[in-house]
Amino acid sequence: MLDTQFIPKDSESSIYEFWLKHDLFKADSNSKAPTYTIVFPPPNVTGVLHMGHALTCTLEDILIRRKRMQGFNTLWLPGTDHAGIATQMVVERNLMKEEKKSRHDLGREKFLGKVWEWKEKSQETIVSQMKKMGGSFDWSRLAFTLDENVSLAVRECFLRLYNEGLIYRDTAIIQWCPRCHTALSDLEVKFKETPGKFWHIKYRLKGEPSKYLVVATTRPETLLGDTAVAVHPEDDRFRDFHGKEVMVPLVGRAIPVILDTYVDMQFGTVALKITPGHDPNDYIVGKKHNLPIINLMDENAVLNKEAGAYQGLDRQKARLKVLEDLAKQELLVKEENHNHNVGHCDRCGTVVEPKVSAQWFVKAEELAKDAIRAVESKEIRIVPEEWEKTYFEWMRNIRPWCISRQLWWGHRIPVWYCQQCEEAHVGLEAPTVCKKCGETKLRQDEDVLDTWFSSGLWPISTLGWPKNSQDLKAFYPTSVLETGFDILFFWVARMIMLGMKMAGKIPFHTVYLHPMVRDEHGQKMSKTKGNVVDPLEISDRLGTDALRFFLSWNAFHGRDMRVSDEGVESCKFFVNKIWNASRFVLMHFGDVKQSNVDLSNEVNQWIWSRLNHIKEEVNRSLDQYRFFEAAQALYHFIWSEYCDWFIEFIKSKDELEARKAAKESTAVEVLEEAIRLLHPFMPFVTEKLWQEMPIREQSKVSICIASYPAVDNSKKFPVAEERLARVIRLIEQVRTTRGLHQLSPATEISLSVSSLAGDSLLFELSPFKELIKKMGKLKELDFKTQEFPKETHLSIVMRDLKLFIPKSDLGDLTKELSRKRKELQEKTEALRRADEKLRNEKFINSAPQAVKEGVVKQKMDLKREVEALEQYLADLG
RNA sequence: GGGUGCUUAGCUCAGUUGGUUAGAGCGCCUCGCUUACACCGAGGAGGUCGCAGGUUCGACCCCUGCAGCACCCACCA
Repeated sequence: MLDTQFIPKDSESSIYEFWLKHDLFKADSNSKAPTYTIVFPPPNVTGVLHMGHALTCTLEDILIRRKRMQGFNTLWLPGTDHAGIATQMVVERNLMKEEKKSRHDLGREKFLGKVWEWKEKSQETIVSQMKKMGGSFDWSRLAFTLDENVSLAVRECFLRLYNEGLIYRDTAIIQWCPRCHTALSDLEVKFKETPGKFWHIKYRLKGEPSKYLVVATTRPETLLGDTAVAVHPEDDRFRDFHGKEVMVPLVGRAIPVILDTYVDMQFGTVALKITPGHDPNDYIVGKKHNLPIINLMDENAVLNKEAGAYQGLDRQKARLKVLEDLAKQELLVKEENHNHNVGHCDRCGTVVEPKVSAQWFVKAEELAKDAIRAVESKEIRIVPEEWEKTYFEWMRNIRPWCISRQLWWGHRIPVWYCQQCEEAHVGLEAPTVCKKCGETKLRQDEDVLDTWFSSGLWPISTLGWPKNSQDLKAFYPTSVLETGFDILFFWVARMIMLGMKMAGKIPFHTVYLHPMVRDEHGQKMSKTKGNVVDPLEISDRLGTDALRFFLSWNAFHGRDMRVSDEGVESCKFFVNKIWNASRFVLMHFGDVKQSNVDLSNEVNQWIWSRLNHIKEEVNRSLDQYRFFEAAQALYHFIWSEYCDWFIEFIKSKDELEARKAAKESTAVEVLEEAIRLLHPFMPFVTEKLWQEMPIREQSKVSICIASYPAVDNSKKFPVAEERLARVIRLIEQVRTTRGLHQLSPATEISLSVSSLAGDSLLFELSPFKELIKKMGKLKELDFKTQEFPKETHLSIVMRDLKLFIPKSDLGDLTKELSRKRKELQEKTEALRRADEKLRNEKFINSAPQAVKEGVVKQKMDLKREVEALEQYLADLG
């Protein structure tokens, strides 16, 4: 016997233990069964899981559990990501807080020890959270992006790309974070519109100080690094300056005036200062004109000795000082307000500084070609499809990917330089001797690789690549990659590029991009806003099943989804509903242990038929990643059709006793199937209930491996569905009428039903007489072809039936009268439209037969209803 | 500047190739503690589908324009 309530907190962990004990989630690389594989997007080992992870856990678990139940050899591979900058930052911050030390105080070795400690702790937390979410992961394959094999895969990949010339070292202008002390890729810089100033500054002509150019800039401090001033070659205003030199203000250095069409003749002062060391565009112009590059700042973005008198000032202070000095020398013409986009470090928010330095790059445009084709040809399908456009847009304009980072935490770049001759050696292991000069002293590149470089290899590295492992053979390409659209470029695109290049095959057939989780007001969740909803806290309070059901219910194909307490709570009520329905069934049919279905009974036919529809819908929806549709279908079937109608149908004393006596099993079996259908969504409560079901696949130890319900053609009964639909409408009509007359549900009334479409209808209804009587709370019920006078009876027309209720059973009729008048108006209008349509020649010629028939039928129904209503109103009025 | 979405009930959203009277959940209102469930049951109100045109026998759906919102990409100094 079930407890009166399901208490998630008390049951979930023991159910999970039960699954682990029976080793139900382990994939078998030698199995003959078809495989279904999902690689879990590895969470960063920076802390705890948030709602986005909970969503990923839920949706992927739904896919995996269903496939497992369908007999697939499923692999759901869990793992965590070392997350270079992010993790290093967290540990550095902690170190500063707790020991007041920087990472340099500890040194590389010791600091990395600290990070590993942190990683162990964080991974443990994350794993326990993934378990709490009910995730059916294959824990025997738990991976980490710095695992030995992953690391080997990274070096192998680097080597191969290097040998093909797709990885190269170059001195270029890159985005530098002065806080993180590292280069960043373009994707890691977020541009934000920032209010700023536009300063107009005089650059005097060399030798003729009375003549000058005015240059506008938002960053006056960089003028210290100017190596030219550019004007448009066709701009007549500056003819006098062509081929001359101007003096850089404050430093008195002469720089050339160059001509370049890059200058926009409509913008600013139309003379442009060129600072190749600190502006990406200036860098390009500088290269073109062979200008020298002046690097003004150190790694902290503090001005260096190149800045002369300004050495030692940071960017901000230098700007103020420069402006002050310019003003003193009357070189500042004016300043105006100007909003412009300023790049910020994605991780720490610091304003980035363009900086010229030697870095490693991937020729992404080469790798992108195949990756684009794979999506174009639909070999990889992106769901929802709209994202394909975004993918193409980015991929077709992809630029070199800067992969070196000046960090400590990550994959060391597998390049060794000769101490003697600086020759670079790229390889899987450290070389012992320089191949060029024979020197034995070599040092490894100090830098590490961008985290996303190793993440990009994740689907292959976790399966054993570069070794030709059994896992790789069995599970690659994987089936689905499910993640948020925010990392489409960061991660998904790179996996496609690297997976195809390294393994020669696409990494997954489908990319499903889920919406972003927002708070209940649609705001992004953030710690500073304090609107973060913690999935574990919700799960503790309302249950994992409720949270999971809520998340799948809300996984629309839109861009945002909102999480609210109320929403999850209503899902908790649904869990409770199923629990109680099961209690009811077990209470009465707990001893029905054999399948014994009476299919001569139309109520049984109806519920079986409805169940088939739901099976079809759930399976179809999940095939299309329409989680919300599947969840809604199940909710509606279980709550409305099974609980509100089926259980109520069989609840009458005689019916219930008869069913119990005959050990009729429909109630049990339909419920058991519904529970299996629901299992991927709500794993815990369904396991608990399934174990209690008297009829189930006894050979299976858990619902996790019971079969997933599929459509059963022997249990489709369209006729019964139609009849029961009519019965339900009839009962609803009675209840509505009672409600409109403000009668209490307990007030019994009498009803006489006559047919507007022949006696056969009444004949069909007659088996349900007792049912209708009971559910409609009727004291009398007749099926007769008979009219009652308006003085004594209220008549209600519903399609092909006409109902008569004695006025003496009802109270006030005025409301009913006005309602009927309104109804008549509406129906007359609808009838007129239908009529018009049927007379339209073009409609007759071009509309499909089914539509025409539908309209004819509608017209006839309406006509009958309108006539009956008219008569009723005429009688009354 | 370029791109991509969105605008349907008070709120959050469905609405599959144009076709009978546009749906769901939540919220709200009324009535009911009927022995599975008050974490419940029964009923109800509520929408000129952002605006303006167009195509069509027929438009929430297709086309054009407009308005508003969101996001992504892009370093015009």
